[in-house]
Amino acid sequence: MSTGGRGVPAPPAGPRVERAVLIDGHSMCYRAFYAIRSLATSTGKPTNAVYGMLVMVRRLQEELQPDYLAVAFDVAAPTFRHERFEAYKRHRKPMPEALIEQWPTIKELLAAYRIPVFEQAGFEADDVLATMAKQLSGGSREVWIVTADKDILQMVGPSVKVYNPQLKGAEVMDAKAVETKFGVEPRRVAELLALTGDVSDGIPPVPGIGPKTAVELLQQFTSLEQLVAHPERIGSESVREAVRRHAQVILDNFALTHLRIDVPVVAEAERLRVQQPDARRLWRLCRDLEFKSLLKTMTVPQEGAAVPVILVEEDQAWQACLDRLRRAQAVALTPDVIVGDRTLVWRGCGLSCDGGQAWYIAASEEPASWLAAVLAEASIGKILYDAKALWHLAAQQGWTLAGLQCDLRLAAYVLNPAQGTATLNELTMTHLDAPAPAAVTELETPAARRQACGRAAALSWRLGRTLQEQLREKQLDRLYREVELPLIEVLAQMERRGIALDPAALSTLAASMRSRLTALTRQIYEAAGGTFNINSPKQLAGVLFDQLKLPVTKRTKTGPSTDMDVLQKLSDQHPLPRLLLEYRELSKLSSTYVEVLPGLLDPMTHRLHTTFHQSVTATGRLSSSDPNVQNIPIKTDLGRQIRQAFVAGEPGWALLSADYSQIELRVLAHLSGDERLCRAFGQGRDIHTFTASLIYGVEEPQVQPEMRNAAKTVNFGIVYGISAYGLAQQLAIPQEAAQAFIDAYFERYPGVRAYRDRQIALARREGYVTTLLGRRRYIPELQSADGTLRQFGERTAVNTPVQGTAADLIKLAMIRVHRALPEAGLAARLLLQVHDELLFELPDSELLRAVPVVREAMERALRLEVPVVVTMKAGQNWLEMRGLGQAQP
DNA sequence: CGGGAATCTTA
DNA sequence: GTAAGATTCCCGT
Repeated sequence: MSTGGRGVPAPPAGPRVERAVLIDGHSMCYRAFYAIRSLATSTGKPTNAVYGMLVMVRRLQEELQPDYLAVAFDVAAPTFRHERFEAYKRHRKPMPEALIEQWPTIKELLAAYRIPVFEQAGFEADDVLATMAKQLSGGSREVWIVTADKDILQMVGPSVKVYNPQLKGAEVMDAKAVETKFGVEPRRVAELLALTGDVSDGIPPVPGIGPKTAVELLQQFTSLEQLVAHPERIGSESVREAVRRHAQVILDNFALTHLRIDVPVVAEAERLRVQQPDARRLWRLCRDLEFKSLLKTMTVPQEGAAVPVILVEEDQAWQACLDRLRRAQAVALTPDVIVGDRTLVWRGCGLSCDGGQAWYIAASEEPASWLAAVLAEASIGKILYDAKALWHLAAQQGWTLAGLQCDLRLAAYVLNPAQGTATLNELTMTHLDAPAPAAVTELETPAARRQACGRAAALSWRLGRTLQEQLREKQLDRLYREVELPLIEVLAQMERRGIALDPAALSTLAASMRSRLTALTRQIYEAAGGTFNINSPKQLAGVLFDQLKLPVTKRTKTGPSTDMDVLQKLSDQHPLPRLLLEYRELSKLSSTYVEVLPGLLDPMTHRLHTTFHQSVTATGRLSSSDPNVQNIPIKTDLGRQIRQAFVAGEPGWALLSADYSQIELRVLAHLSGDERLCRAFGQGRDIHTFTASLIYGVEEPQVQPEMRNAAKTVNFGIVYGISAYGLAQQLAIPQEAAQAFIDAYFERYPGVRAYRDRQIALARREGYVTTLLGRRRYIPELQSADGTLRQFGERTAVNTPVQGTAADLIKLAMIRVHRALPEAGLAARLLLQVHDELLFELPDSELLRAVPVVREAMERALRLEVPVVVTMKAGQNWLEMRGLGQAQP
């Protein structure tokens, strides 16, 4: 290695000079901690200092190409400086908790890099560095000390330099640089700092002595002892007085700035010699710290990559596979299928019983009955990634799937819902020390594909073990086994069944909407004085605010906003905004629902088959897509018409809708235990009217509709984690007025206020909040340095338990009702879930019998401190429904 | 063609 | 102020 290749000026020519780099760990960690304001894992553990240290180590390796490397740290114990000076303690702020936490990880990082760490009780990193520099420098070795600290400059000499990494480049201080910058030679820097003070290091300045005077004094006197012993020799009267008066400060300062080179450490060069990092340890560390971009640049440790995959092709292999399966506690299966447009081809299946070896069973070789029998056998526990997908595949083949032990995707979701859906690839990367399974693509040879599929089965088996263990550790396994796993089949059946759509109803609607849109387009161009793309917010803003000079009331990130709020405000100033509002409503409804839904009908079943997602939302709710059946319009008359097209699928059948009444507020009442709120629900009151009477201070009969509406908005706001800003926005009132509403609310519902404060404190302390069933959401935002993000975290801490508990409740209800209906001998079946509503299809003749079954299953899914009330309606379609049962007028 | 932003639909 | 998904435009690849 030639020194000339280094990224810094080469030392003088001559015999090869080896370079020892000594890092001030304390200084560098502090710097990283404050430079990178926030970096944390998905569960909120701070990682900024570790990351900064990692980047620094890599950079120093690159730039300085050291032959020797070490890091020195302070030890938490008091140093000789503390013992000597009380004031020293007081100047130094305690280390932030978020930095202390990272200390062990930083040590682990250095261990992975095989960089030795030096520290000595009673001494600071500075002293350790000074001592080490003394021991290592000289001969054919130079020492570079890496720090932002000024004290250490006193060690600079012919073979000692100080390297201060800056944002861009670095400041390299040799003896000449020190003299230029400070006006004294390096060995006198400690004296200089004693005279001028060093605020960043807690060294008090000496009144009356500035940098210039200090340099002059050091030129005149050979030492500080000389200076304080003979102040009479000082020319300037004021400086003379300053030295006399503050002699003790000067000497005390010197004791602080003067570094010790007699620390009992032994920096033996060979121990410091740079080694190859422990790649595996480093990789794991980066993985656990979620340094994703860094991970991509690293090679994955190959251990565990090789999985023997046996192709089951002849009788002997069959026999071995079967034998193994009989003894297995659980089997991981990875289906190998080609999913085409409405076609599906089984190519085979990967299978593993122990995570060590795997089989690949080609469909051509496999008697279908064999795999079908394995899938149907409940006593063979299955480990799968996306069990619902396999359930659908099985159903398509006429097979059944039983004995589901673990759905890896779901397990990972329950462990950390805020992460959303994890791919098998990601799970392998995150939880196993193995490279991710290769993507199974069409381009691969059959042999490679079979290998990949088998390997995925083995990795799945290993993942099953570790994820289930983690679920138990976090006490999430009941939620997982008793709610999420049983729900899979309920959802699968809902998806497979689909919901009937009346295309005729939609085409009528479509025709009238199209003609109305054409007319509106013409009117809009007329009012605007020219044509433009109405669907382009940018072009629309140009028309409204540049051409027509209408006032801008709201901005987006990229320009003036043209949203509904804005258009409504502008609608009395110009005819265009009103036209735009109608255009927007129509084009939304038509392009999202009316024109699209008929095309999504399954040609075989003539029904609409949504996909419910069980591992997407951060709160535990379901989501729905392709199409989304959870946002079918209801709020406007026109939009509501679309619901007419959702119909009962057979003659003599009807739709039944069952709706939890005010479920989130009831959950809030239960979780908070607020006495007044609980009592109100217990007495069956209209909660918005009740709240209005409380915050306006009038009797319930005196509550006007506007008052009830405002109270309704406040009630919703509370559940969302309310802010004065948000409520003001929603109610279009000043923020002060909104704050008054909030204050009045909490005044009347003190239990709710206490609950809110409790949740926020809990989330801060534990890093997460939980629902009634223990579902956990980490809120790393609360650790952020960004105040806005932290406030978001606070709202999340309030909202998630409420929304999530309601989600827990309806999931339980779905499982119960799914079992209860057939048990009651009913053909009624669940079709859709819309967060607080379940939609069923059933024969008209069953209506009266089904209602109490559904009600019981839903209302008693969880026992709350307040009544859980379900309202039910039935009809031929999702629009025209009549109320049923006790809760209806 | 993919991704982000804006907008709008729901609970 | 919470939680989602779909459509459209528009910019970059």
